[in-house]
Formats: sequence, structure tokens, C-alpha cells
Amino acid sequence: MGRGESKFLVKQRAFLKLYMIRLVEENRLYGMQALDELRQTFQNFGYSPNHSEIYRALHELIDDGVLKRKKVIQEGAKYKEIVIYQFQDYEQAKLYKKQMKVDLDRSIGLLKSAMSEIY
Amino acid sequence: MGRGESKFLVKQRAFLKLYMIRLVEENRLYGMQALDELRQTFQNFGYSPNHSEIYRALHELIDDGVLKRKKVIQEGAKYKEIVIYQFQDYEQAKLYKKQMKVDLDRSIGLLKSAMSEIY
DNA sequence: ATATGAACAACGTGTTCATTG
DNA sequence: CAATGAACACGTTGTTCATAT
Repeated sequence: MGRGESKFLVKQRAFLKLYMIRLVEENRLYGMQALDELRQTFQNFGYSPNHSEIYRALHELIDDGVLKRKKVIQEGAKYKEIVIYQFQDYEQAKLYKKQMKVDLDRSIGLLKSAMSEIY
Repeated sequence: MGRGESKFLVKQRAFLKLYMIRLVEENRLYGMQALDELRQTFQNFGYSPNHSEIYRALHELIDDGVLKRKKVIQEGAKYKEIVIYQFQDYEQAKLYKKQMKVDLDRSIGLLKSAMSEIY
């Protein structure tokens, strides 16, 4: 099958992947920094992602061929390696964003329709 | 725990419970009918809940003390029983709706903020 | 075939553990 | 201790099976 569809709201993983792409676009991304930043961004909405989900989102984007890893030595430190990300295939990233917009619109529509039907 | 919070979007189950309450308010609810109706309501949003989720939502509302079951003989049929629902505690139902409104608002806010930050 | 429900399986996500510097 | 990642456990949801009319 594959026709009928039954999807509810956008998944957390997909949502985070979108933000990861954005952080790479802005050339500032390594995992822990992303975590802090996103927690700040979302704190007004009572959402605080955990570190595992961030890493899973990142790893999935690598598996998707969208990002690639690069290890660098952390500023000022002796031998502390951190992992930063760059685009492996930016076209893929743009496509992903395009698709996600559809899904976000759909999800917002679903929730809004509930709001107006129920309240 | 308890304080920090980490919740992403509203869960499907909770979302359906809200609709079940509404259908009971309008005095027309048995499970399969609810399923057909909701599928119609949501088809523009590509969401088609399955029957198990509907029943689970209903059963949970019973466990919560919000609804109660009543078996009746289906119209025009010989001995075909169906299950309809009535309020066990309408105050609880109103409270649930009130809480859900907060969660829906929060969820819509989160998605909208993503839309405006990313696109 | 319709209605209800339970059992089972798959998936998504949170929590804990392990490793490295 | 900070950063990354894997393992494990649990909660949620989808699919299948069972029973009754």
C-alpha cells in the first residue's frame, strides 16, 4: 500500500533535522552547542529536546546523504576533538526543507482545525 | 523530573480523546461511527486514524472516569449490540478540554515558530 | 460484512551507560 | 567535566487476530 495515508503530526526527529540543516547553513554547528541553542529557542513552548535526539537527527542526515562529518580540534584546547557538520549534498537539504514545509503546514492545519471545531 | 518538562507536540491519543468528548457532547457516539466521521473530518489533512486508536481513546476516558459505557440494541437490527457512551463526570470532561486547549496552543506555537524561523 | 476488543509487533523517544580527552 | 555515541527500556501507535451478531 502507500496510498491511503494515516499520518498524524510531524515527528520530533524530522523537526529536529530541519533545525540541524538550518544550523549548518549558518555554519555554526556542533552537537552540544545545538542542544543548548535549541533548548533556549523552545523554552517558551515547554519543549526541551535531549542530547540523544539531537545526535540521532544528525546521524540520520548523514545516512540520508545530506550532511558529512568533520572532526576538528576545539579552540584553545589541547587535543579535544569535536565534530562539526557540512553539507554533503545541499540540493538534498533544500529538497528536505521543501518537503518539511508541506508537513508543517499540514500539521498546523490539523491542530488549528481542532481548535476551531472544539473551542 | 516533574519540573523541567521536555514535551514535544500533543499526542494522538490525547487529540482523539478530545474529539470523543465532543462527540459525546453532541450525543452521537459509537465507535465505528466516530471513526468514519473523524476520517472525513481529517481527510484534507492526510490523517486517517485507525479503529484501535479510537477504541483506546474511549477506553482511556472510561479509566479516567470521564465517560461510561452503555450497551444498546442497534436500530432495526435483531440482536446486534453496540456500545454508546455518556458522561460519567462532565466536570472532568470540561477540565480535560481546558487542559488540552493549553497543549494545543503550545503545539501550534511551536510549529509556527519553526515556520517563521526556518522559512 | 459490521462492531468491539485484545494481542502482538514495530517504531519513536527518553534514560542510562561507555568512551575519550 | 564536556562531547559523542551506543545500549537499553518504555511508551505510543499500527497491524493482525478473535469473537459476536
